[in-house]
Amino acid sequence: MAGMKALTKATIYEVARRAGVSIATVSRALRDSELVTEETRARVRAAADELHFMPSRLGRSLAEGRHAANGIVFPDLVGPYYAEVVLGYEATAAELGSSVLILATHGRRDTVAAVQDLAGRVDGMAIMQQTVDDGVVAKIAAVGLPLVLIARPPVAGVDTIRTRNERTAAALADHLLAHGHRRFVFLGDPAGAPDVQGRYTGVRKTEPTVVRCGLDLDSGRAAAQAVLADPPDAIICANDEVALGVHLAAEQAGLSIPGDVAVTGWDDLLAARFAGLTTAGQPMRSLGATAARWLHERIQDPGRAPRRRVLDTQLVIRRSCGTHPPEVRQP
Amino acid sequence: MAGMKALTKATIYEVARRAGVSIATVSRALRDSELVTEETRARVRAAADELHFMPSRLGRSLAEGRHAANGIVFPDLVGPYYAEVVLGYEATAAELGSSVLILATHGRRDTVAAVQDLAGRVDGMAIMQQTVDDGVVAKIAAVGLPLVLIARPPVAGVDTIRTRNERTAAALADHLLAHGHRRFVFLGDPAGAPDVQGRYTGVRKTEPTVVRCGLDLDSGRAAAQAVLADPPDAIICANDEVALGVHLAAEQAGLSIPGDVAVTGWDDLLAARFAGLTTAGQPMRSLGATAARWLHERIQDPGRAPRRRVLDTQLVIRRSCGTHPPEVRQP
DNA sequence: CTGAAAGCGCTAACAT
DNA sequence: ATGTTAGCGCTTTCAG
Repeated sequence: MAGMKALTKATIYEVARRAGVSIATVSRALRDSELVTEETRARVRAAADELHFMPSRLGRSLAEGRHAANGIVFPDLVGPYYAEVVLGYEATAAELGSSVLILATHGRRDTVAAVQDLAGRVDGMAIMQQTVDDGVVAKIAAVGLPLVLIARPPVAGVDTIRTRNERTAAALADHLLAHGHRRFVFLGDPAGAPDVQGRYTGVRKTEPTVVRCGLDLDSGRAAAQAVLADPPDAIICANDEVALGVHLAAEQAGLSIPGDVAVTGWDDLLAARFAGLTTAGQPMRSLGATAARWLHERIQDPGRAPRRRVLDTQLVIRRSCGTHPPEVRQP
Repeated sequence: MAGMKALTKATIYEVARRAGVSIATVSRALRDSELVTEETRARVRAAADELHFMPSRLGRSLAEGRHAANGIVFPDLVGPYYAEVVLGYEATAAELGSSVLILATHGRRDTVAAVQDLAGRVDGMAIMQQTVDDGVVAKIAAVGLPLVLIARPPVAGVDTIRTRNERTAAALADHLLAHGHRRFVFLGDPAGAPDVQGRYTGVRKTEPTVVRCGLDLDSGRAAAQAVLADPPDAIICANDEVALGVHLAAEQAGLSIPGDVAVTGWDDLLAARFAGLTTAGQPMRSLGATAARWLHERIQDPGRAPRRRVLDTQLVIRRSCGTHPPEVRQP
């Protein structure tokens, strides 16, 4: 029996006393400094183990003047899209030695307060989409907190990384027109998320009727029910979830896709593949990873010039956009 | 012109000087203490704004003796499963006033160190599945750090929350047997994740041939290619991703589901719906939410008795398990 | 209602 | 190689 288990967290002082050394030595020994004898290190380690010592990151961070943690703010985690971005971010941040704090703003009343609290806990943060408005972004940037924006219009002096919407959407429009479709509906809100704006702009040449709807499956399904009463040739959806909702509504209405109506989405979710949905793939993982890397670089060198990048997206043609001759690939 | 913008982070001292008060008053004013005149509060607020003051959570946490942050450790974020759990966790934690730190262990070499670092940053943490072994869990629990285990066998004295696998899997087995299937293959690793173990145990009555494979789409597809050379009546997959991989392999092999072979999954991912996959739904969101709530309660009252709970899962019968008479529901 | 001062747990000079 | 000591930024008695 080596005594009772510690019921309270031990500090570096207890360890020092137990090992018969100073706190400085404990600090050094535990962080593998070269300035400690192997023998001392062993004694310190033993003492630390016996006391179940677990250093507090608070003390360390305060002393070092850095959190060794980054944050990421996103609207929500529903839908694989955000999860992928966050994962890419986490993986890269971890590799670069930072913990990551997440903040989902969806359904939160006090977003601004939450974001500011987060700002006080990290060395830098990534902000996705319109989770906070430009004023807040500017304010945070003004204190000198490194920032990187994801899928959001640039703000002066702040790094921004996005994916290509407009050009790929235009290619999608061309493809649909080539199918012979003429009457189009755009399902989504062109005045909403910037990504959606870009997609809308890209397909504008099809002169679609706009039907506003949210970006989730149920919104898509509900909106589709009305649209399908008098089906257009093709329904261009703001994202895959909406398009999948349309699938569900079409099925219920006894309409076949693409026989009675063509449908397209955006994101190339896993489900899109099984629904045979024509869509556009985004490099979501890279989006997060790049954000984490840029943030790291900016933290290292706050003075560097702001960067902007647009990652490429790719059209994925499946069967929902119309019948293809057999030689066309249908992955 | 009110002077140059602060290029460096302001501290409470600068604010105090500027407002002509003490740091104690600044602290009180900014946190809406009752002990401050409205007039003083206004002066402090103004000074803070002018300096772009953003309080450091480090100082506060150190002084208060709490992080106001919780952690969650999970293997990965691929597949909607983990994302949903994390989202449920974050939402509830935020509601209860805690920030959340995430740690994905997948592909990390120094998992133990990462988890211990995390332990030093939070008031408590949730640990999913076998991300760290029991020894580490016990060690962390020993320091008195509140813990809750998710989808993992209980450890003495630690709260645990899981979902029902065995019983629902048994029901699935019954359903498959009722279809008349006789030759079964189980695709997954019964010696792997505890969840998979439970599912295997539940379907054991079908006397399946076990074919080990990972839990992702590609593993499932690869494993299926071999299995489909001589198709059994039904392939019971450890999760939906594997099952979807089987779908892909079957399609490529020119086999129809369920005509040539029946297939089942587990998780009821969005894609499962569109693939017509028979599966079992898990309350992933609740899993995370409950973990966050329990953690909060344990932090409040470290002495309370450990709890265990098993959340229910539900069979979702679709068409992949075999042809049903029309009156059977096929959602 | 406000201020002075003592920490919170740790790191990093600076001594020795 | 090890110890002393001064902070890091904030909250919180304790006085006034």
